[in-house]
Amino acid sequence: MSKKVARLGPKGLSPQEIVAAAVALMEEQGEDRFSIRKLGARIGCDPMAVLYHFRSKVGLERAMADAVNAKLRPVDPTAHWRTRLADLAQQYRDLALRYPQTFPLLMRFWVTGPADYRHAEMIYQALADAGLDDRQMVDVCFGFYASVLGLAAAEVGGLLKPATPENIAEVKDLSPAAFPMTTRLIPAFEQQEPRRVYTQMIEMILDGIERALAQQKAD
Amino acid sequence: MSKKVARLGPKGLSPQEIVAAAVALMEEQGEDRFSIRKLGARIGCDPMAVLYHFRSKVGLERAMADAVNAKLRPVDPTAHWRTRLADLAQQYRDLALRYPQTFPLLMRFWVTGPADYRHAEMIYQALADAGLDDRQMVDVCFGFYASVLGLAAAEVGGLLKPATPENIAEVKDLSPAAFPMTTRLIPAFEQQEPRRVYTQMIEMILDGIERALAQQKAD
DNA sequence: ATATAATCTCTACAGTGAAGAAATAAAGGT
DNA sequence: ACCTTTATTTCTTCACTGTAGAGATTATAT
Repeated sequence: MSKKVARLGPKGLSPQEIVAAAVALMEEQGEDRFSIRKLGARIGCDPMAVLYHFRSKVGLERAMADAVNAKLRPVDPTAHWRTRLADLAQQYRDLALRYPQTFPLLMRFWVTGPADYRHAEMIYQALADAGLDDRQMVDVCFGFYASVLGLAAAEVGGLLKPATPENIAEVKDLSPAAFPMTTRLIPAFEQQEPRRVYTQMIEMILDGIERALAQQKAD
Repeated sequence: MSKKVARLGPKGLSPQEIVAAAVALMEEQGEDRFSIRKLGARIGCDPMAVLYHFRSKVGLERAMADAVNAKLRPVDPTAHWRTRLADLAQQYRDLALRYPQTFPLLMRFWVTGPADYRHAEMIYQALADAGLDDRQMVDVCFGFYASVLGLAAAEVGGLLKPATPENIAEVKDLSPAAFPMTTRLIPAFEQQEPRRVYTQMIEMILDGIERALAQQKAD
């Protein structure tokens, strides 16, 4: 087994630059208009060259997910564990809003590469400082991560946005007898604010963690 | 504008049957091997016939997502609100495990169709019984839904599974100085149980909701 | 029976990811 | 200097994709 030594070829294509261009293209075109051929044209090389570096389109997508993931910055380790986790959650939200087309890739692969270990370590640190035991730390870390990604994906998917007039019209067509709550909540639908929904839910999850702590101490 | 009256054509293709076949095919082949042509071959009609019924592949996928979503059964309205929400969450988990290939479509469209209104109404009912005010009900409903889908997607994505020997080897290669927690938690990684992670996280979220209630009453 | 509208099929097209062979260029040893 | 080895990049080709557009077919209502 010979080690493949990274080396710049005649075109000087570095995987990182390819990935950066790929993410940019993905954001411009959206997932189903993104193609390796267009990417090749964009960076001025044969499409097969990029496939050489990533073995397959899926391989490239993995790398793209990791590249986006790696943009998270470390949280302040001296801050309270709650604010650290809240900060992380907000960063994921920002990431999703900044790379709406690429972000869903994070949920296609879930664990994308080396960057993930850094983030997980931060979460573990926070949960350890909170006082969770080892098993709970792992459980909560993965659960927290999955929930946060779900929320962020919902945000870019438009679920958290205030209801459109069409939505409202649709809800008004529902039978009030069968949907008493839904019809009653119409005014609230119009006043939704994505950021508020997101933040409140994160706070609730953090509250849940705190409660688990209290119960643990009671034992 | 003339209304299009549903009617059975010569082939007797009903949209529902097409969707059912599509979901089955998706589960067999996976997302990237799924194609309209294969679906046409499967149900014995020209591929264009299915496109006629759904206008585009995306239209079909929407319908598939809604069909899977519609498989949720109503929760017992006499049960405690917490058990109702926990029941719903478990149903989403079961759904994801039963239709692992199709489930991600729910997060591609987020709101899929009429079935969603029924589920949302159940959540609103539960949250109303819990005692949340209108604005919080809407916020928490969407937040809860997004978190649950995130958790369920993580489950089918393999994030919640116990670490494989390869994972462990990878973690052992990390520097213990830079990753003290991650390396220390190796034994816990091996003992992960998807169901436990999922359930515990749901309980924590429900705890968070309860805490919001308590705070609300204190005002 | 005829008009009308809903269903379904056929053909054609532009575009896709990838396998495989060939070309090109860099690095290292002699 | 040359040559070998290995890493890049290109080219050709293939099977396959979604869908636009035109036409054929069939059911229903008048």
